[in-house]
Amino acid sequence: MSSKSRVPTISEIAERAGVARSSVSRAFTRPELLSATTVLRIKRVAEELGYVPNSSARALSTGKTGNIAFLVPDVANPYFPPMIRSAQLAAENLDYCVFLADFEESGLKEEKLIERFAGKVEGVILISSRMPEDRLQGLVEKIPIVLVNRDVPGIPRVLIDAGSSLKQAVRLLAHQGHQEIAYLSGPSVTWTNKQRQAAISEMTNELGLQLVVIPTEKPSLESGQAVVDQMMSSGVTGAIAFNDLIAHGIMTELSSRALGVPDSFSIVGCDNSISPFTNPPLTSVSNETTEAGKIACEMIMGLLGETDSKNDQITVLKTLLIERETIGPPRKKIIS
Amino acid sequence: MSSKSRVPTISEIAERAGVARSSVSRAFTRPELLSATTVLRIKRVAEELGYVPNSSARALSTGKTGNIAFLVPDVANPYFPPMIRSAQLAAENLDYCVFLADFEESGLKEEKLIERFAGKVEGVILISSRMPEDRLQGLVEKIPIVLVNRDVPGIPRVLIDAGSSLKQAVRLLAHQGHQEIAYLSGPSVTWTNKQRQAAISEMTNELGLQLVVIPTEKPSLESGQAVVDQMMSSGVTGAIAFNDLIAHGIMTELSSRALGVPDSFSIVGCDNSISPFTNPPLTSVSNETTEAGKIACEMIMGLLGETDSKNDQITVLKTLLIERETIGPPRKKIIS
DNA sequence: CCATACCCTGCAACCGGTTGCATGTCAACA
DNA sequence: TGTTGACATGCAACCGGTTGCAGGGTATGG
Repeated sequence: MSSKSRVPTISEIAERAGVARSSVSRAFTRPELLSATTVLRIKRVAEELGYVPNSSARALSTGKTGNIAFLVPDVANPYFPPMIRSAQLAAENLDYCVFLADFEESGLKEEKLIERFAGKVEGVILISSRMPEDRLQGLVEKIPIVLVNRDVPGIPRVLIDAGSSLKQAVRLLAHQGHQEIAYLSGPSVTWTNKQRQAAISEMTNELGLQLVVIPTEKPSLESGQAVVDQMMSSGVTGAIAFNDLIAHGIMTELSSRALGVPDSFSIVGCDNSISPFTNPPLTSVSNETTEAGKIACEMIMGLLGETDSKNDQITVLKTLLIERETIGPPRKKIIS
Repeated sequence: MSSKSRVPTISEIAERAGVARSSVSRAFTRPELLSATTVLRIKRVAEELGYVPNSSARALSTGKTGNIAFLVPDVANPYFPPMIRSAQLAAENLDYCVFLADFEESGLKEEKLIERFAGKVEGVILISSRMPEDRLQGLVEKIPIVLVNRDVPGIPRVLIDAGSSLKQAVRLLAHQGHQEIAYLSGPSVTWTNKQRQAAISEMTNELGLQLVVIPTEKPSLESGQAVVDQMMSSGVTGAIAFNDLIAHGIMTELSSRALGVPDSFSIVGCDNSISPFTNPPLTSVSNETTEAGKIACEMIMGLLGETDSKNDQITVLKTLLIERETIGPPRKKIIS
């Protein structure tokens, strides 16, 4: 970097200020150990020379990097950015910097990334982790971990429980007269999907509805569009989708076949990400992702302080069904 | 971290393998300097003991952290995530890790963040920077910087030029018969806003249309809703918004007043972020944010290699007007 | 059989902070 | 006036790698 001006080190500051290197160090980290005048003098010289402490050196001797990592399955999925944002803000308030990485819905990639971050960070927040449980268990021995939307005993975690809201959605559909509904499932390995499916299944059983589970390839718009054929031929009159993206894919495809929502078909999304924007506005489950990010961040910070914490704390966040305009009575079947 | 298993250092590996510390180091960084058998032996021992090189130590002696920072005005704004994603992926392929931070549309915060990252990263990518030009000029002396959507001579930058597409939008509105249109402007200090406004203004002049510029507080949904009164009372029959969020805010507010789009009002968004999802689907300008992120990342990597590069490279990306369903003929004014 | 060169490995200094311990100073108190 | 202790500062080791240089060993050529 020939063009970049070199930053001075404590040695230079020490020399210029006529003190020992250790005093310079202390002026910044533990000023109460020095006389006020000395601190002032050192800080003045430092300011003058544009001194910035070298964080690698500091990290090396203290063992603390002041960084954490935040891993998500897909940055571009609108579900995650608010969570990323709140976690990052929370970290920043505690003088931590956050690495962000996208593991592209792959447990393998996720593991590789964690390995790469090991040593650079003090802890890792995993969102909707795809890693097998035993790998996670192994990992947690090596580095502090907090999970979001993944339920592994022994690892601190924050869970967003959409179950009760989804049950309410099922009730709503039943109330409108639907007898057979579909669940467009998400990534099958995820806790989120299992939990959502279980809740829906439980409620359809209770109410005596028929439930058809239709898997999607990815929780994306395109995957939603792709399963419409299968869904319609299954004979259902309404559906609940794993997330808003899938639900919207279905709405798009339905509309291109001149099938209106909710007149011809009822649909419910989940996550409340793009649902206020869809046409018509999608009934969806709102969850406190912002809160979840913040809590996850606070949890990991808690872990860093304690030498040996009870590692089984768990926070469950509630959700809310936002009723908009995509639920109506079932259409009379024309072809039985 | 009493519960965390300590990671071994090169010294321990060296001892176990019966070689010098330097050989262990070389086995990982420059294996061609050692005999194949020695490398193998060292790597076996390292594997056995679960050795992971300490990146702080490495960074300290080499001066390279292997990190870059990515600063955005608002993570939750759907415009940015695709860009973040592509940049992060590109960085990862080059074995770099990326810090993400949100400067909340504030130039001051932006500057503070850069300061915090200084020393932790080798370079910084600033998206839609709000910092004054002279501060940027000063900064670039200290650390490699790449700008996205900000045009400062002497600093490498990638610009997304929505101008031609917005001019086309104006033409479209004129063609439908609109005489007076509004531009709902974005953050006034941003290059993006200036550039968009200039293009629109130029074209309205050329076509003899009346242009009303209405500032918004933030490029958000709420700000869009907030300016509808002002906009409607200005007498315009159509509008172009700084981004999709503002446009959608307006659509929402309009619809709550029983004013339909495009029957009662025509509107065009920008960024193509949520426009496919709106009701009705919003005509908007699509820009290659994904490409921009990737290019910015490659640019910064280029900067790191060279000792003294020509620091004035500039990449301009083109955009496309996506016509959907929010432009129609102007409504006849009932009250003049 | 000796000189030359090359290959492999070790030694030790260095990167830039942090921190336990020792030393020196000075005020307070007996 | 001597003792004690608090306070301020310096010394030097340490964190865990990297790297220039030197030296030993072996192969090659004369």
